[in-house]
Amino acid sequence: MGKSKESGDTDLAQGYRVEAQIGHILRRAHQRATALFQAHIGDDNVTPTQFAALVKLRDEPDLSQNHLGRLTAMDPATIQGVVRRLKARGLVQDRPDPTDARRTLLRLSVRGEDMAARLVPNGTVISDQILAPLRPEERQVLLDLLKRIS
Amino acid sequence: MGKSKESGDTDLAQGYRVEAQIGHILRRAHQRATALFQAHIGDDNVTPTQFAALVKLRDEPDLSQNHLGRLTAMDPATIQGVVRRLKARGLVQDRPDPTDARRTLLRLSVRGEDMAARLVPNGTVISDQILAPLRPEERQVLLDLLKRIS
DNA sequence: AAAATATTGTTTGTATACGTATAAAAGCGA
DNA sequence: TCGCTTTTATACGTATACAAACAATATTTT
Repeated sequence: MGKSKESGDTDLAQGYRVEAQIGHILRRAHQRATALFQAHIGDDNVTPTQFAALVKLRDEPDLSQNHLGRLTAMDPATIQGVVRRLKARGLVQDRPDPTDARRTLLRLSVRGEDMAARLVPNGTVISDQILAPLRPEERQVLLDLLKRIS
Repeated sequence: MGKSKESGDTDLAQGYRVEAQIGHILRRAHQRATALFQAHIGDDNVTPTQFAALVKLRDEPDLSQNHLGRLTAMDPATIQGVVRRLKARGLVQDRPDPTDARRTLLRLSVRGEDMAARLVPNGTVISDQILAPLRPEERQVLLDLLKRIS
Protein backbone atom coordinates (compact mmCIF):
# COMPACT_ATOMS: atom_id res chain seq x y z
CA MET A 1 0.00 0.00 0.00
CA GLY A 2 2.72 2.40 1.02
CA LYS A 3 4.71 1.22 -1.95
CA SER A 4 2.63 3.11 -4.55
CA LYS A 5 3.06 6.34 -2.62
CA GLU A 6 6.78 6.18 -2.29
CA SER A 7 7.86 6.47 -5.90
CA GLY A 8 6.82 9.96 -6.90
CA ASP A 9 5.46 9.54 -10.39
CA THR A 10 3.79 6.22 -9.84
CA ASP A 11 0.25 7.45 -9.26
CA LEU A 12 0.24 9.79 -12.21
CA ALA A 13 1.99 7.34 -14.47
CA GLN A 14 -0.84 4.91 -13.94
CA GLY A 15 -3.48 7.53 -14.72
CA TYR A 16 -4.30 9.66 -17.71
CA ARG A 17 -1.42 11.95 -18.64
CA VAL A 18 -2.22 14.59 -21.25
CA GLU A 19 1.39 14.78 -22.42
CA ALA A 20 1.34 11.11 -23.42
CA GLN A 21 -1.84 11.27 -25.52
CA ILE A 22 -1.54 11.07 -29.28
CA GLY A 23 -3.86 14.04 -29.79
CA HIS A 24 -1.73 16.29 -27.62
CA ILE A 25 1.51 15.17 -29.24
CA LEU A 26 0.03 15.71 -32.69
CA ARG A 27 -0.93 19.21 -31.67
CA ARG A 28 2.62 19.98 -30.52
CA ALA A 29 4.20 18.51 -33.63
CA HIS A 30 1.84 20.59 -35.76
CA GLN A 31 2.76 23.70 -33.77
CA ARG A 32 6.45 23.16 -34.45
CA ALA A 33 5.79 22.50 -38.13
CA THR A 34 3.85 25.75 -38.55
CA ALA A 35 6.50 27.68 -36.64
CA LEU A 36 9.22 26.38 -38.97
CA PHE A 37 7.00 27.19 -41.95
CA GLN A 38 6.48 30.76 -40.87
CA ALA A 39 10.18 31.24 -40.16
CA HIS A 40 11.44 29.91 -43.48
CA ILE A 41 8.78 30.19 -46.17
CA GLY A 42 10.19 33.55 -47.24
CA ASP A 43 7.02 35.66 -47.19
CA ASP A 44 5.55 36.99 -43.97
CA ASN A 45 2.01 36.94 -45.29
CA VAL A 46 1.74 33.40 -46.67
CA THR A 47 0.38 30.73 -44.35
CA PRO A 48 0.59 26.94 -44.67
CA THR A 49 -2.95 26.65 -45.98
CA GLN A 50 -2.48 29.50 -48.43
CA PHE A 51 0.72 27.87 -49.64
CA ALA A 52 -1.06 24.54 -50.12
CA ALA A 53 -3.74 26.27 -52.20
CA LEU A 54 -1.15 28.08 -54.31
CA VAL A 55 0.82 24.92 -55.08
CA LYS A 56 -2.30 22.93 -55.86
CA LEU A 57 -3.61 25.62 -58.21
CA ARG A 58 -0.22 25.77 -59.87
CA ASP A 59 -0.44 22.02 -60.60
CA GLU A 60 -4.15 22.02 -61.47
CA PRO A 61 -5.51 25.31 -62.79
CA ASP A 62 -9.23 26.02 -63.12
CA LEU A 63 -10.38 24.20 -60.02
CA SER A 64 -13.60 25.28 -58.34
CA GLN A 65 -13.28 26.61 -54.81
CA ASN A 66 -14.78 23.57 -53.08
CA HIS A 67 -12.80 21.20 -55.27
CA LEU A 68 -9.61 23.00 -54.31
CA GLY A 69 -10.69 22.67 -50.71
CA ARG A 70 -11.16 18.92 -51.02
CA LEU A 71 -7.74 18.53 -52.61
CA THR A 72 -6.10 20.50 -49.80
CA ALA A 73 -8.16 19.12 -46.89
CA MET A 74 -10.17 22.25 -46.10
CA ASP A 75 -13.90 22.39 -45.61
CA PRO A 76 -15.97 24.90 -47.62
CA ALA A 77 -15.93 27.58 -44.94
CA THR A 78 -12.18 27.35 -44.49
CA ILE A 79 -11.21 27.31 -48.17
CA GLN A 80 -13.53 30.25 -48.73
CA GLY A 81 -11.50 32.37 -46.35
CA VAL A 82 -8.18 31.20 -47.76
CA VAL A 83 -9.24 31.95 -51.34
CA ARG A 84 -10.72 35.30 -50.37
CA ARG A 85 -7.39 36.39 -48.90
CA LEU A 86 -5.40 35.09 -51.87
CA LYS A 87 -7.70 36.98 -54.25
CA ALA A 88 -7.42 40.12 -52.14
CA ARG A 89 -3.62 39.96 -52.57
CA GLY A 90 -3.92 39.46 -56.32
CA LEU A 91 -2.40 35.97 -56.24
CA VAL A 92 -5.51 34.17 -57.50
CA GLN A 93 -7.98 35.03 -60.23
CA ASP A 94 -11.53 33.76 -60.57
CA ARG A 95 -14.05 33.48 -63.38
CA PRO A 96 -17.47 31.85 -63.67
CA ASP A 97 -17.59 28.21 -64.70
CA PRO A 98 -19.29 28.25 -68.12
CA THR A 99 -20.82 24.83 -67.50
CA ASP A 100 -22.08 25.32 -63.94
CA ALA A 101 -23.30 28.67 -62.70
CA ARG A 102 -22.77 27.71 -59.07
CA ARG A 103 -19.04 27.35 -59.49
CA THR A 104 -16.18 29.80 -59.69
CA LEU A 105 -13.06 28.60 -61.47
CA LEU A 106 -9.78 29.60 -59.81
CA ARG A 107 -6.28 29.93 -61.20
CA LEU A 108 -3.06 31.66 -60.26
CA SER A 109 -2.39 35.16 -61.52
CA VAL A 110 1.05 35.96 -62.90
CA ARG A 111 1.94 37.26 -59.46
CA GLY A 112 0.64 34.02 -58.00
CA GLU A 113 2.77 31.97 -60.38
CA ASP A 114 5.82 33.99 -59.45
CA MET A 115 5.06 33.61 -55.77
CA ALA A 116 4.62 29.85 -56.07
CA ALA A 117 7.85 29.49 -58.05
CA ARG A 118 9.72 31.54 -55.47
CA LEU A 119 8.35 29.76 -52.39
CA VAL A 120 8.27 26.10 -53.42
CA PRO A 121 12.04 25.59 -52.92
CA ASN A 122 11.62 26.89 -49.38
CA GLY A 123 8.86 24.34 -48.86
CA THR A 124 11.32 21.56 -49.51
CA VAL A 125 13.75 23.01 -47.00
CA ILE A 126 10.99 23.33 -44.40
CA SER A 127 9.97 19.69 -44.78
CA ASP A 128 13.59 18.69 -44.20
CA GLN A 129 13.80 20.89 -41.12
CA ILE A 130 10.65 19.43 -39.62
CA LEU A 131 12.07 15.93 -40.03
CA ALA A 132 15.63 16.89 -39.10
CA PRO A 133 15.61 15.09 -35.72
CA LEU A 134 14.98 11.75 -37.47
CA ARG A 135 17.13 9.45 -39.53
CA PRO A 136 16.08 8.88 -43.16
CA GLU A 137 14.49 5.48 -42.50
CA GLU A 138 12.59 6.91 -39.55
CA ARG A 139 11.26 9.77 -41.65
CA GLN A 140 9.63 7.39 -44.07
CA VAL A 141 8.16 5.33 -41.23
CA LEU A 142 6.68 8.43 -39.66
CA LEU A 143 5.15 9.60 -42.95
CA ASP A 144 3.60 6.19 -43.54
CA LEU A 145 2.15 5.89 -40.04
CA LEU A 146 0.76 9.44 -40.12
CA LYS A 147 -0.92 8.87 -43.47
CA ARG A 148 -2.64 5.82 -42.04
CA ILE A 149 -4.19 7.75 -39.16
CA SER A 150 -5.19 10.74 -41.31
CA MET B 1 10.70 13.92 -74.98
CA GLY B 2 7.34 12.26 -75.36
CA LYS B 3 8.34 9.75 -72.75
CA SER B 4 7.96 12.07 -69.80
CA LYS B 5 4.51 13.09 -70.98
CA GLU B 6 3.16 9.60 -71.37
CA SER B 7 3.10 8.47 -67.77
CA GLY B 8 0.61 10.81 -66.20
CA ASP B 9 2.03 11.37 -62.75
CA THR B 10 5.66 11.46 -63.70
CA ASP B 11 6.12 15.21 -63.89
CA LEU B 12 4.31 15.91 -60.64
CA ALA B 13 5.92 13.01 -58.84
CA GLN B 14 9.31 14.55 -59.46
CA GLY B 15 8.17 17.95 -58.22
CA TYR B 16 6.87 19.29 -54.95
CA ARG B 17 3.60 17.65 -53.96
CA VAL B 18 1.78 19.24 -51.04
CA GLU B 19 0.08 15.97 -50.10
CA ALA B 20 3.44 14.31 -49.48
CA GLN B 21 4.86 16.98 -47.17
CA ILE B 22 5.16 16.25 -43.48
CA GLY B 23 3.55 19.57 -42.53
CA HIS B 24 0.46 18.87 -44.57
CA ILE B 25 0.12 15.32 -43.30
CA LEU B 26 0.53 16.52 -39.71
CA ARG B 27 -2.24 19.01 -40.32
CA ARG B 28 -4.58 16.31 -41.59
CA ALA B 29 -3.76 13.92 -38.76
CA HIS B 30 -4.44 16.71 -36.29
CA GLN B 31 -7.74 17.45 -38.00
CA ARG B 32 -8.87 13.86 -37.62
CA ALA B 33 -7.75 13.79 -33.98
CA THR B 34 -9.76 16.90 -33.12
CA ALA B 35 -12.79 15.58 -34.99
CA LEU B 36 -12.69 12.35 -32.98
CA PHE B 37 -12.24 14.38 -29.81
CA GLN B 38 -15.26 16.52 -30.48
CA ALA B 39 -17.39 13.50 -31.37
CA HIS B 40 -16.54 11.44 -28.29
CA ILE B 41 -15.44 13.66 -25.42
CA GLY B 42 -19.00 13.77 -24.11
CA ASP B 43 -19.49 17.52 -23.71
CA ASP B 44 -20.23 19.76 -26.66
CA ASN B 45 -18.51 22.76 -25.13
CA VAL B 46 -15.15 21.30 -24.13
CA THR B 47 -12.29 21.59 -26.61
CA PRO B 48 -8.98 19.69 -26.69
CA THR B 49 -7.04 22.58 -25.19
CA GLN B 50 -9.64 23.17 -22.49
CA PHE B 51 -9.54 19.47 -21.67
CA ALA B 52 -5.75 19.55 -21.43
CA ALA B 53 -5.96 22.48 -19.02
CA LEU B 54 -8.60 20.75 -16.90
CA VAL B 55 -6.61 17.53 -16.60
CA LYS B 56 -3.39 19.36 -15.82
CA LEU B 57 -5.05 21.47 -13.12
CA ARG B 58 -6.59 18.33 -11.68
CA ASP B 59 -3.11 16.82 -11.34
CA GLU B 60 -1.40 20.04 -10.24
CA PRO B 61 -3.64 22.55 -8.49
CA ASP B 62 -2.58 26.15 -7.84
CA LEU B 63 -0.64 26.72 -11.03
CA SER B 64 -0.27 30.22 -12.39
CA GLN B 65 -1.84 30.90 -15.77
CA ASN B 66 1.42 31.07 -17.71
CA HIS B 67 2.80 28.03 -15.91
CA LEU B 68 -0.30 26.08 -16.87
CA GLY B 69 0.25 27.25 -20.42
CA ARG B 70 3.83 26.04 -20.45
CA LEU B 71 2.78 22.63 -19.14
CA THR B 72 0.10 22.31 -21.83
CA ALA B 73 2.05 23.82 -24.74
CA MET B 74 0.10 27.06 -25.06
CA ASP B 75 1.60 30.51 -25.31
CA PRO B 76 0.44 33.27 -22.92
CA ALA B 77 -2.16 34.67 -25.32
CA THR B 78 -3.67 31.25 -26.00
CA ILE B 79 -3.79 30.01 -22.41
CA GLN B 80 -5.35 33.32 -21.40
CA GLY B 81 -8.33 32.69 -23.68
CA VAL B 82 -8.66 29.06 -22.60
CA VAL B 83 -8.61 29.98 -18.90
CA ARG B 84 -11.02 32.87 -19.44
CA ARG B 85 -13.58 30.52 -20.99
CA LEU B 86 -13.11 27.87 -18.31
CA LYS B 87 -13.62 30.51 -15.61
CA ALA B 88 -16.70 31.85 -17.40
CA ARG B 89 -18.21 28.35 -17.21
CA GLY B 90 -17.38 28.00 -13.54
CA LEU B 91 -14.96 25.13 -14.08
CA VAL B 92 -11.88 26.98 -12.82
CA GLN B 93 -11.37 29.30 -9.85
CA ASP B 94 -8.63 31.85 -9.41
CA ARG B 95 -7.07 33.69 -6.50
CA PRO B 96 -4.08 35.99 -6.15
CA ASP B 97 -0.71 34.41 -5.50
CA PRO B 98 0.23 35.60 -1.99
CA THR B 99 3.92 35.54 -2.86
CA ASP B 100 3.81 37.27 -6.27
CA ALA B 101 1.26 39.95 -7.06
CA ARG B 102 1.63 39.42 -10.79
CA ARG B 103 0.36 35.87 -10.67
CA THR B 104 -3.08 34.35 -10.40
CA LEU B 105 -3.29 30.86 -8.97
CA LEU B 106 -5.75 28.56 -10.70
CA ARG B 107 -7.52 25.43 -9.56
CA LEU B 108 -10.56 23.43 -10.50
CA SER B 109 -13.90 24.22 -8.91
CA VAL B 110 -16.05 21.36 -7.69
CA ARG B 111 -17.83 21.48 -11.03
CA GLY B 112 -14.46 21.37 -12.75
CA GLU B 113 -13.42 18.34 -10.72
CA ASP B 114 -16.66 16.59 -11.63
CA MET B 115 -16.21 17.49 -15.28
CA ALA B 116 -12.65 16.18 -15.35
CA ALA B 117 -13.64 12.96 -13.63
CA ARG B 118 -16.46 12.45 -16.11
CA LEU B 119 -14.46 13.21 -19.26
CA VAL B 120 -11.08 11.56 -18.62
CA PRO B 121 -12.37 8.04 -19.40
CA ASN B 122 -13.56 9.34 -22.75
CA GLY B 123 -10.10 10.74 -23.36
CA THR B 124 -8.66 7.27 -23.16
CA VAL B 125 -11.21 5.99 -25.66
CA ILE B 126 -10.42 8.86 -28.03
CA SER B 127 -6.69 8.13 -27.96
CA ASP B 128 -7.44 4.53 -28.86
CA GLN B 129 -9.70 5.61 -31.71
CA ILE B 130 -7.08 7.95 -33.15
CA LEU B 131 -4.56 5.10 -33.18
CA ALA B 132 -7.06 2.44 -34.23
CA PRO B 133 -5.64 2.01 -37.77
CA LEU B 134 -2.27 0.95 -36.33
CA ARG B 135 -1.06 -2.20 -34.66
CA PRO B 136 0.13 -1.89 -31.04
CA GLU B 137 3.85 -1.89 -31.95
CA GLU B 138 3.23 0.73 -34.60
CA ARG B 139 1.40 2.97 -32.14
CA GLN B 140 4.41 3.13 -29.87
CA VAL B 141 6.73 3.83 -32.81
CA LEU B 142 4.51 6.68 -33.97
CA LEU B 143 4.35 8.22 -30.49
CA ASP B 144 8.12 8.05 -30.15
CA LEU B 145 8.82 9.58 -33.56
CA LEU B 146 6.27 12.35 -33.03
CA LYS B 147 7.75 13.26 -29.66
CA ARG B 148 11.13 13.60 -31.28
CA ILE B 149 9.91 16.13 -33.84
CA SER B 150 7.80 18.11 -31.33
C1' DA C 1 -42.32 17.14 -69.46
C1' DA C 2 -43.38 19.23 -65.07
C1' DA C 3 -43.14 19.24 -60.23
C1' DA C 4 -41.09 17.80 -56.09
C1' DT C 5 -36.99 16.46 -53.79
C1' DA C 6 -32.13 15.97 -53.02
C1' DT C 7 -27.51 17.38 -53.68
C1' DT C 8 -23.80 20.66 -54.50
C1' DG C 9 -21.36 25.28 -54.40
C1' DT C 10 -20.75 29.37 -52.04
C1' DT C 11 -21.29 32.79 -48.45
C1' DT C 12 -22.04 34.32 -43.80
C1' DG C 13 -22.25 34.04 -38.67
C1' DT C 14 -20.49 32.10 -34.43
C1' DA C 15 -17.03 30.10 -31.44
C1' DT C 16 -12.43 28.62 -30.57
C1' DA C 17 -7.30 28.23 -31.13
C1' DC C 18 -3.05 30.24 -32.34
C1' DG C 19 0.80 33.51 -32.71
C1' DT C 20 2.48 38.39 -32.96
C1' DA C 21 2.63 42.72 -31.08
C1' DT C 22 1.64 45.93 -27.50
C1' DA C 23 0.87 47.54 -22.95
C1' DA C 24 0.66 47.76 -17.89
C1' DA C 25 1.97 46.07 -13.52
C1' DA C 26 5.05 43.67 -10.58
C1' DG C 27 9.31 41.45 -9.49
C1' DC C 28 14.34 41.32 -9.58
C1' DG C 29 19.23 42.13 -10.19
C1' DA C 30 23.04 45.31 -10.74
C1' DT D 1 17.23 53.71 -8.61
C1' DC D 2 17.45 51.82 -13.16
C1' DG D 3 16.92 48.41 -16.45
C1' DC D 4 15.49 43.79 -17.64
C1' DT D 5 12.29 40.02 -17.03
C1' DT D 6 7.89 37.99 -15.98
C1' DT D 7 2.87 37.83 -15.76
C1' DT D 8 -1.31 38.99 -17.54
C1' DA D 9 -4.49 41.29 -20.71
C1' DT D 10 -5.87 43.02 -25.19
C1' DA D 11 -6.08 43.77 -30.32
C1' DC D 12 -5.44 41.83 -34.77
C1' DG D 13 -5.23 38.43 -38.48
C1' DT D 14 -5.69 33.74 -39.71
C1' DA D 15 -7.34 28.83 -39.49
C1' DT D 16 -10.77 25.67 -38.14
C1' DA D 17 -15.39 23.61 -38.03
C1' DC D 18 -20.44 23.77 -37.64
C1' DA D 19 -24.76 25.56 -38.96
C1' DA D 20 -27.80 28.14 -41.65
C1' DA D 21 -29.09 30.25 -45.81
C1' DC D 22 -29.43 30.75 -50.73
C1' DA D 23 -28.72 29.61 -55.62
C1' DA D 24 -28.04 26.29 -59.04
C1' DT D 25 -27.90 21.67 -60.57
C1' DA D 26 -29.26 16.83 -60.48
C1' DT D 27 -32.46 13.26 -59.52
C1' DT D 28 -36.81 11.29 -58.71
C1' DT D 29 -41.65 11.05 -59.00
C1' DT D 30 -45.93 11.71 -60.99
